[in-house]
Order: sequence, then C-alpha cells, then structure tokens
Amino acid sequence: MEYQEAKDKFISTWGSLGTLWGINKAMAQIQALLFISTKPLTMEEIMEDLKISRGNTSMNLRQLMDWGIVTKTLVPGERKEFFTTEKDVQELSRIIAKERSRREIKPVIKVLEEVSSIKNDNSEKTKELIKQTKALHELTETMDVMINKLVDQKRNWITKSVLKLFK
Amino acid sequence: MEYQEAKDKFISTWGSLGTLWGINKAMAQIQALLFISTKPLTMEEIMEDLKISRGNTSMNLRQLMDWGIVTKTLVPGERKEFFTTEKDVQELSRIIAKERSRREIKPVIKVLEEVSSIKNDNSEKTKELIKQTKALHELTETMDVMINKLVDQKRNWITKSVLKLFK
DNA sequence: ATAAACTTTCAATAATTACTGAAAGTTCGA
DNA sequence: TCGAACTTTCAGTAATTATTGAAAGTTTAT
Repeated sequence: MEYQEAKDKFISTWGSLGTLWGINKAMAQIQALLFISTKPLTMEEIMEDLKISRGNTSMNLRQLMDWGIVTKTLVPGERKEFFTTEKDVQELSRIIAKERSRREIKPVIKVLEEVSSIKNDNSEKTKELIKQTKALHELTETMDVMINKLVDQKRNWITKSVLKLFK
Repeated sequence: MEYQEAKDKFISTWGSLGTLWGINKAMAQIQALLFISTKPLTMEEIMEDLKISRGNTSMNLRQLMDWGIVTKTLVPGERKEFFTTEKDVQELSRIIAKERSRREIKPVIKVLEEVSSIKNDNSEKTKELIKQTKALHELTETMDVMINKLVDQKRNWITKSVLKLFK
C-alpha cells in the first residue's frame, strides 16, 4: 500500500467512524487530515485535499475548535489562518471523553434523575418505572464518575488503568 | 410529574440518545418501552404505544434481537409473539459493550493496523502517517482489551472496577 | 479610508437515513 | 390442505442531516 492509498483509507475510515459517534463525516475527516499532517494547514489546503466546500470547512473547523481538538496557529508573516490538531493520542482521548461526558452523559443523568423521582402511587407500572430508571441512573452516574476519574489521571492514564485493573 | 409524562420523557430521551450512539430512534424507543414494561409486549402493543408502523416495529425488533438485547417470549396459549428486553442494567451494558467492540472497534483496529504498516519510504509525511496511526492503533487496542476484560467480570463489574481503580 | 485577502453565515439543495403500508411470506390449528 | 392470524419484506415517500456557494462580514496593510 502506497502513501496516498493509506492516507485516503485512514481519512475515510475515521470519517465514517465519526458518523457513528455523533460527529459528522467532514468534521472527523478534517481532524484525521490534520492528525497525520506534518505541518499546520490552511482552510484552502483542507478544502482542496478533502474536496469539500469553503463553508463546510469553516463550520466544521469551528466545531472542532469548540470541542477543543483543533486550534488556530498563527504562522509568522502569513495572513491566513493555520490549523492544527492535538497530536498526542492520550490527550486527544481525554478531551473527547470529557466532552462526551459533558454533552451527552450529563444531560441523560439529569433526565433519569427526574424520571426516577416521580411520586410513587404504588401501582405496578409506576414501581417498575421507578425501579428501572433508578438502576439506570446509578449505572450511568457510576460510569460517568469512572470516566472522569480515569481521564483526570493525565499522563499515561490508559496504561495505568489497565495495570490497576489486572494486577 | 405523573406516570405518563415520566414514561414519555424517558422513552424520548432514550430515543434521542440512541441516535447519538449509532442506533436509530425507533430501536432505542422500543427497548426503552420494554425496559419499563411490567410484562412482555406484542408487536401490536408496541406499535400502538410508540405510534410507529408495523414494518418499522418488525425491523427494529429484529435488530434488537440481533444485538441480543431483546428476546422473543412465548406466552402459553397465545398465538402472537411477545417480546422482552434484558432487565438487568449491568447485563445490558455488558451486552452493549461487547457488541460495540465487535461491530465498531474491531474493524477500526484492523484498518489502523493495515495503514500503519505501509512501507516506510523515509519521507516526512510517510513517517508521520505511520507514527500517528501506530499510536492510534495501540490506544484503540488497549481500550478494546480493557473494555472486554472489564465486561467479562460479569457480576457487579462496574462497582468492582471502580473500587480497583481508586483504592 | 480603501481595497485586497481572507472567513463566516445561511438559504437553497443534495444526500442520507428512517418510516410507511400493502403485498408476500410464514405458521398453526382444524 | 386450507385459511386465519400473524410477521416480514421492500418500493415508495417522508424526515432529517449535511453540503454548497455566493453574499455579507472581518481584518490588515497601505
């Protein structure tokens, strides 16, 4: 496999994975492109490489910056803006985990909390609703805490965690 | 909040969460409905409660069965098929984690492996591609192993894991 | 203050994905 | 073996989501 083929394969796989994870294709592809680039890229270069429009590139770069995954870099003597992504995979996964916790898990926990604390009228169905949503609430909260603790360990958190779990 | 309101809220939240996790709304809603139901439900009851068509119900029930989350139950003396979902949240999360590993993570690992083992021609960009996809490959594999090990611990795996991590 | 160089916004449109409903298929009891 | 009761399939359609591209906005150098 040659460079170009490998690059395309990586970018498109990452792109379709993105869809599956709640971020759109273009966004994931831009991140992938920056991730394997040897230097900061301009919007022009990105749209050309991925064959996507200016508007699309602009919007998705913004989203990536909102996530904290991509940053603007100023290159001395250059008028245009350059973009880079976090290159360290562990740091990258920490940022993603944190964001997903904040954006997706936390709101669900809130709803589960509300639903599981409705007035118990002692009917079968109310009891079941309370019981099941309570269980889900506890589980979700535990997992969220776990993720956040793990992720706060910074350096080598994944390796460390694995060691702890299986020694 | 009354029963009906709580139920609707739970089902619709679960539904939109589903979208975010790569399963569709109807599928997630059917699972949610079964999850808080006090008894097995027929297709008829499901379509009526969620206001979705017969075809949609049928297809999504099938998918849920493929995931191993929902099972057909035969109720003695009844011609129709009844459906139930796994009611234990820990077991449910184990099934989901396993399936996601198999369906999503494993294929990505494979691609990363391929891409990261292209011939190194010693150009900057090839070196960068190899380096970055290798890092991603290692990370993904470690996480996948971690998830699978965790999940194989069966009983109370989540609580146990948390204890191990923070003692 | 102006204009060139660049970025953002957003209405229109395209692409994707989900849903319907009726026809075809299956199962079961008599 | 037949037909009623039920389930599945799938072409057509609806709903949702992503993308384009051109106009409006911004920044910077002179």
